[in-house]
Amino acid sequence: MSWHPSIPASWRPSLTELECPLPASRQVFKCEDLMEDFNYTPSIIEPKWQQRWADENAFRTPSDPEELRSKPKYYVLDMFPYPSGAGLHVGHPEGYTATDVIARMKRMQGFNVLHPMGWDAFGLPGERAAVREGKHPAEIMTRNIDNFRGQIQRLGFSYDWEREVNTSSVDYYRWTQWIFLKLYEKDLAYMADEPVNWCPALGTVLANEEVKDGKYVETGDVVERRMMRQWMLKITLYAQRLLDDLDDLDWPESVKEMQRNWIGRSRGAGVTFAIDGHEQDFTVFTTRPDTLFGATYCVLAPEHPLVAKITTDEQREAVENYIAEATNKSDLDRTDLAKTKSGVFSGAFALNPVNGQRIPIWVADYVLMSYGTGAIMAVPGHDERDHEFARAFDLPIIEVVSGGSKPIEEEAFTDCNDGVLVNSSGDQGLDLNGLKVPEAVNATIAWLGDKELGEEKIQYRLRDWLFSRQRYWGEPFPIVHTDDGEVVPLPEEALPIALPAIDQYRPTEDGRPPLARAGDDWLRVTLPDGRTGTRETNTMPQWAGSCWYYLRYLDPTNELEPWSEEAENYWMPVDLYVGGVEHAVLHLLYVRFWHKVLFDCGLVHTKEPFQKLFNQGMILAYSYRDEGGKYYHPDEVEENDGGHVTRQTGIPVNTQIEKMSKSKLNVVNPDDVINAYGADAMRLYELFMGPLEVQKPWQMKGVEGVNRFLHRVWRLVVDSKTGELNTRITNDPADSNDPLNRVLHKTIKKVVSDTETLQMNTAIAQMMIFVNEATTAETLPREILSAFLRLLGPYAPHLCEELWSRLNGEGLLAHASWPTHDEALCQDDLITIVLQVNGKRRDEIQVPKDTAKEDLERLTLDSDKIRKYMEGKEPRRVIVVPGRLVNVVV
RNA sequence: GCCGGAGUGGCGGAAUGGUAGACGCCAAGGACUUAAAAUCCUUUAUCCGUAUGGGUGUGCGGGUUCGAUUCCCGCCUCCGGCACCA
Repeated sequence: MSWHPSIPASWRPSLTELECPLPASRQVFKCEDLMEDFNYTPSIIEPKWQQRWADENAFRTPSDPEELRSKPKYYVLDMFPYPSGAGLHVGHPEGYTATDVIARMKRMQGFNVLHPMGWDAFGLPGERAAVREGKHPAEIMTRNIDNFRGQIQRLGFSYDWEREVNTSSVDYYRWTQWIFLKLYEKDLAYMADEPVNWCPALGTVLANEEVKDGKYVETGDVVERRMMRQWMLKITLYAQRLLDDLDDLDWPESVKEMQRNWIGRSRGAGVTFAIDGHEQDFTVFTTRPDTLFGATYCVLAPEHPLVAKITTDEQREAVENYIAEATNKSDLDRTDLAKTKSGVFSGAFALNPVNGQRIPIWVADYVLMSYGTGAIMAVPGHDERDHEFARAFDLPIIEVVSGGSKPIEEEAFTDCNDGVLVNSSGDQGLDLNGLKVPEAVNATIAWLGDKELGEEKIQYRLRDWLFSRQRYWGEPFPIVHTDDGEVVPLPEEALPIALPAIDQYRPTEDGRPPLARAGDDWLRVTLPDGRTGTRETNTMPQWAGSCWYYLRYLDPTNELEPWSEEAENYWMPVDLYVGGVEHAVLHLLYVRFWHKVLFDCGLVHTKEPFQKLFNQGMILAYSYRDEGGKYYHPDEVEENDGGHVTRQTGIPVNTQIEKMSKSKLNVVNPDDVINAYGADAMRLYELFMGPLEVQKPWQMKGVEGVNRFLHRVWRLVVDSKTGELNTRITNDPADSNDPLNRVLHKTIKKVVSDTETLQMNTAIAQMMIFVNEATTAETLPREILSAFLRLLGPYAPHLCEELWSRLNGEGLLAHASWPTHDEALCQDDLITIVLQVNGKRRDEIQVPKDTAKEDLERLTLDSDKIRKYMEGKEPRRVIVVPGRLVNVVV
């Protein structure tokens, strides 16, 4: 184990602590082994209070109907982790600490609080670890979960562990299968031959959302296109609702915007083009129907079914070669923007519906089969891509919207607000000349409708969700393929379909998914109607389990239904959902889709699952790298004349702030921090670092700062020489003239409002101000300390429970009532008024808080300094801001 | 390229139209100590000045206002997302 150089040796844990294999909550400390003193010792009090909370079941969520009715509810949820082998990093507890503070405060404020934790335990990494270690994925996950749970429990979070869920347990995934049956019943799940993202390295297909730049986003493995028969979910049917309902959510604007972009709604028109000399026609989608007079050619995607039919004999060879070339290209090549446009003429001509003009039909891979109709009308004058293509192949460019800054041959004019239509009338009766673009769009759509040549069309970028994977470690589908060729859902009574034991987790030699290895005992099924068939061998993607876990927490042990109606009615929606921004699109879009389906089934009563969403920012760390790019562990580096050098060899190293990673040697392990400073310091620092939502670097020195603060809090209550209560503590009631009492009430006010809005860094700063004040106060009324401990309790629960019990005796602080502030005590009697001349601060005066405006004005003009700066001039205007300042304008 | 977000001391950050730099870190000085750690106290944006004091200062340039870190316009830089989506 290595230590950050800033951790003093005296704070590093003893060997016995480190070697103890049990989680901290189970560790037994022998007091006589430890130095006899009365200082704050987190290693003793933290396990002690964790044990007390567990013994008393302090954070059990009420489920008795009577108890539920008696109080309002608050559901605060963390994005549950994927329990990886690497264990917790300091980024996890950041969000967990914030939600725990909220949960503890709400509980003390008299809410019934649901604050659960669980595990997103299906998925690829577990399966790969299983292959690597020759163990069952369930065994790997159990081990990882135990590790995660132990680490999380050391931080003293107030989760109700009786409600823990695990997506890979049969009790859980039987209901994931059950929800799939609902999707199937509603005709939202279907099998289709689709061009899918096949990842050869992983041996599975991936959803569109999991692929970026032709690579799997998680591993960077290259993905290729393949036609395969796969399960799809009709998320596109919900596109508009997924878009509309974003408006009412209290979510970060950036996340809403990312979802809107992903759904990608465009309004435009479908326009039908006849093909010269053919019976058939084709439809294009365009957002700019106003530019129809500028269409000088059309383009079909290479995969478009019409290509083979319309290609002329002269062009056939060239077209076939081009298609073969395009098909072989990876998505990475096809979407590479740097490459020049390619394409080939099909030999056929389309007829422009607005003027009957013959325009050539080209085949080019810059048109994608997967968007719109796979065919476009090309308007090189007003679309950059068409412009580039027209220039490359010498096709005509016509200006139909005037207003561009350069000649149309040089640059496409794409602005669609101020341009005015020109060259846009034809013998078919449409005349757009003189109209602005938006008017022209509407006029064209209306005209196309009249002539039955087209209509308004809303197009979404969102595509149906590819929902099957060729993996072992996922939910089996409750589906049978009968021998007579039908796809049949199994009845509810057949659930759960448990994963069979198999000997290897690879696909079979002939390329079928791993479940095909299960053997006929599992694979072959006789249906109630007597027909026989084979089970579906694909499994569901990892996203499935996380699409409804927040509902299972409501009623986690229900064996008859996924959740009860009463529980759903009481607890939903989730009041606060906290997690990383990396889930802004995938997880959050999928969950919202499932929730809406469940809503349509009458199984949930809210349109949206998560009323308020908060993304915590990533925690970064300093890393040290020499000229040659070699990284050094912070332990090996020391400061030198403002720079950093290696401790041993004195090589200068550059300091940078980066994402934590093993290869950069800058990972901070939460266990090390807890061992050195305790869980309360860890919790407090995670929140004190800065605003919760921003990226910020971990600085071990900052932990020392909050650690010092906690020691000061301890000494307010405990005399560290005797172990008795601080002799300054009195039983006198809090006096309204006591300045400390005023600071307390200001602190209560600020802690409440800042905690509600998750501005916990400033809440902690205010509590530090209180402690600074209390440290120098002559007397410490018990009543004031008691209120302060309740404020700090949600942030540093172990320390505060200990001090609470010493100060007040019986009863848990976690169950104490929340203090309220007296507004009158938050206002100072004497306030400072700043005096300005022409907006510059020149003097200040102390006045009673309710001094009248006129008096303030008079006092200002009487001030020597102010008179000096007025230079004998008459005041032109005097602005008085009550309680703040007076500004004299001369 | 498009869409979001951000730019404040040596560092993390505070202030959302009204005293810029709360709180913490670092640093310096002092008290306590045989000594060190811990603790406590003081100083700590910057420039001129011994000082009273004064000037400058929230990425850059402009604007609105009695008053702008905060609002508006233009630019620069960084971070995140999307990207041949017709």
